[in-house]
Amino acid sequence: MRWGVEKRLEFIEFRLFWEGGINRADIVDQFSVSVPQASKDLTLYEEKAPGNLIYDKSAKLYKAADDFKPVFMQPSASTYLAHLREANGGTAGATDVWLASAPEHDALPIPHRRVDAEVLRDVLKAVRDGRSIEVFYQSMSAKRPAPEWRPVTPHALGNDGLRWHVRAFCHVDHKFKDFILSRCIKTQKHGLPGASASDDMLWHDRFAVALAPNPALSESQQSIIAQDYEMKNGRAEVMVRKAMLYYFQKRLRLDIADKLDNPHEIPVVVSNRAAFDAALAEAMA
Amino acid sequence: MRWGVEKRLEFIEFRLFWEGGINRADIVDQFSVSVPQASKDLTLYEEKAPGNLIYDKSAKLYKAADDFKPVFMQPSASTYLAHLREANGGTAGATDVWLASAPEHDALPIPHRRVDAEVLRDVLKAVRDGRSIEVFYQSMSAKRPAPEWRPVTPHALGNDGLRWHVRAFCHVDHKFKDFILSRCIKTQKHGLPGASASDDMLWHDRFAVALAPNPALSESQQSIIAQDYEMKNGRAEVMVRKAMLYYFQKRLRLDIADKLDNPHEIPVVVSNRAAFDAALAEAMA
DNA sequence: CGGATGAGTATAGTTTATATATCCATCATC
DNA sequence: GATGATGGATATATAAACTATACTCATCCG
Repeated sequence: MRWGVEKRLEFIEFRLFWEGGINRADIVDQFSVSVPQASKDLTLYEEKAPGNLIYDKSAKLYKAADDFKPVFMQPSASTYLAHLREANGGTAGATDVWLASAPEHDALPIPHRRVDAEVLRDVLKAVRDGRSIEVFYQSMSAKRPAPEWRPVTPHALGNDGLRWHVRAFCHVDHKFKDFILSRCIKTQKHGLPGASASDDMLWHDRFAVALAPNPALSESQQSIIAQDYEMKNGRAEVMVRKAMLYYFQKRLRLDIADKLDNPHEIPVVVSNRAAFDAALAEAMA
Repeated sequence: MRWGVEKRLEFIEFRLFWEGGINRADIVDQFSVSVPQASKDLTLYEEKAPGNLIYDKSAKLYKAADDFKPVFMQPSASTYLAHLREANGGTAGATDVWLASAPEHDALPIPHRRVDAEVLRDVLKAVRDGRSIEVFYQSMSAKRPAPEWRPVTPHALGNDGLRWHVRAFCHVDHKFKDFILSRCIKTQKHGLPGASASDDMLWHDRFAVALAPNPALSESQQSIIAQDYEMKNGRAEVMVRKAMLYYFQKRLRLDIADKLDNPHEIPVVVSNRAAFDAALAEAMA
C-alpha cells in the first residue's frame, strides 16, 4: 500500500476514534483527493478493518462501531493532546492538524521572544560539524549589559520546560554553559572547537532524584500520590542530568514546596535532599 | 500536484534547510517510494525551486545553496523544535519525525501518570454532545481520600504547562472546577448537563496581566527584558483566563519572585499586583 | 412533495509510481 | 591505477492510484 493511502486510512481511524465520526468531505478537505477517491478510501478501510465502520444514514456520518478496534494507529491521549496544542497554534506546522471538532481549549500563555530560524540552523550546523560558532548573545549577567559576540562550541539542546537553550562550551569563560536560544541574536564564523562534547560532565552525568509524597499531606493523599507517580515503597526515582537539576527544582517548585505552597499543590518533595543539594551545588559551581 | 508529492517536496526542503543535505535514500526511507521515484522527486524539486539544490559529488549529498529560498514551507524554529521533541519520544505519533541527524538533546523529565485514551475519548464526547458524564475521580482534597464517582458537565480542556485538565461543572459541588485528566480513572453514563459552557464566567473572562521587568535587575538588564518581551513603555500585557491565573502565577513563579529567587532568574514581575491579586482571589473563591 | 445533501459506482483517461535494467561519476582500497 | 562499492540519472514497460464526469439512490428538511 502506498504511503499516501496508508496516511488516509490512519486519518479515518483517528477521526473515528477521537471525534466519533467521519465523512467523505473530511477526507477531501484534508488530503485534496477527489470525492470518488474518498469513497474508495472508506470502502478500503472497511475491508482492512472489518466491522469498525458503521454508516449512520440519519447523521450522514460514518461512526465508530461499539467494538471498534484500531488497526492503523495506537490511540494515545498524548497524541491527541499534541494535535490539540497544534490546533491552538502552538507549534505551527510541525504536524497536519487532524482535528475537526476540537473542544474549546487553552494553554497557559508563555510570553517570550521568538527563536530565529537562521540562528538555530547555524547552531545546529556547528553541533553536527563539531565546530565552534560565534554568537551575538544577550547575557543577563550584570557584567555584560549589552549583547556581545562570543565564540562557543555547542553540542546539545536542552529544554527546561519553558524554553530551549544550547549547551555549549564558552570560549570566554572556559566552561560549559547554557545559552537561551531566544537570546542568540545572530551568528557568524564557524571555527575550531574549544572542547569536545564528551568533556561536558555535567551534561552527561545524571543524578537520581528520589521523590516522595509531600509529608504535609494526609496519609490517604500520600498514598494517592504514590500511585500517581508509580512509586515503590513510597519513593520514585527520576534520573536528571546534573546540568538540568537546577531547572528541575525550579519547575517542580521543589525548592519552596515546604515553605510557601499549600501542601496539596505540591504533591512531591525530594527525599534525598542532602545528596540533591550537593549535586546541585556541584552543577552550579 | 498530489498531496503525497507535495509532502515529499516539503520534506526535501525541510532537510535541506535544517540538516543541510538530503539524498535519495532519505526519501525512500521516509515515504517508502522506489529509488527512481526519489530521483524524480529531486528533479521535480529542482524544477519547482530552481537554484536551491546543489549536488555535492564528494559528499554524495544534495546540499542547500547559499541563496536557498524555501518555497514549500516557512522555516520556523518552533517547528523544528517540535520535531525534536517528537524525536525524543515526547508525544509519540502525532507527527512523522523528519529528523535524521538530530543533535543530542533532552527535555526536563516531568514525572506523571498517563492519561487514559478511553477516558479522554469519553470526556470529549460529552463536551461535543453538551452532556454530563460520570468520572471516577481521585481528588486531592482531604475530604475525599478514595476515588469517587462524580457527575460533571465538561466543556473545555486546559493545559497548565505541566498537565492537562478538564474544565467542568461539578454536579456535587455545584460549581465549575478543573479536573486533572490523569486523575480520571474511568468514566460511565452520559446524562443531562448540569450547566451550560457559557455559564463558566471564570473560563471566559480574561484578566490583563501587566508584566514589567524585575525592578531588582540593573537598568541595562531591565531594558533587555523589555526587548525580550516586546514591551512598550516597560510593560507587556498578557491576557490570561481567570480560570488560568493561578497556574500562570505558579508556573512563572510570580508569587515568590521577589522573595526567594535570584533576581536574574526571574525576569518579570506583575506590575498591576493589586488588581492581579483581586482577580486571583475572585477566581479562587 | 420537491430540493438539497451525501453516498456509491461506472467509465475513460491521466498521473504517479514500480520494477528492472543500464550507465556514469566518485571515492576508498588494495 | 585497476577494482568494487556507493549513489545518482535515465529509459522502458507495466501497474496502481487518482481525476473528472456522469448517473443513481437514500435521507432529511422545509
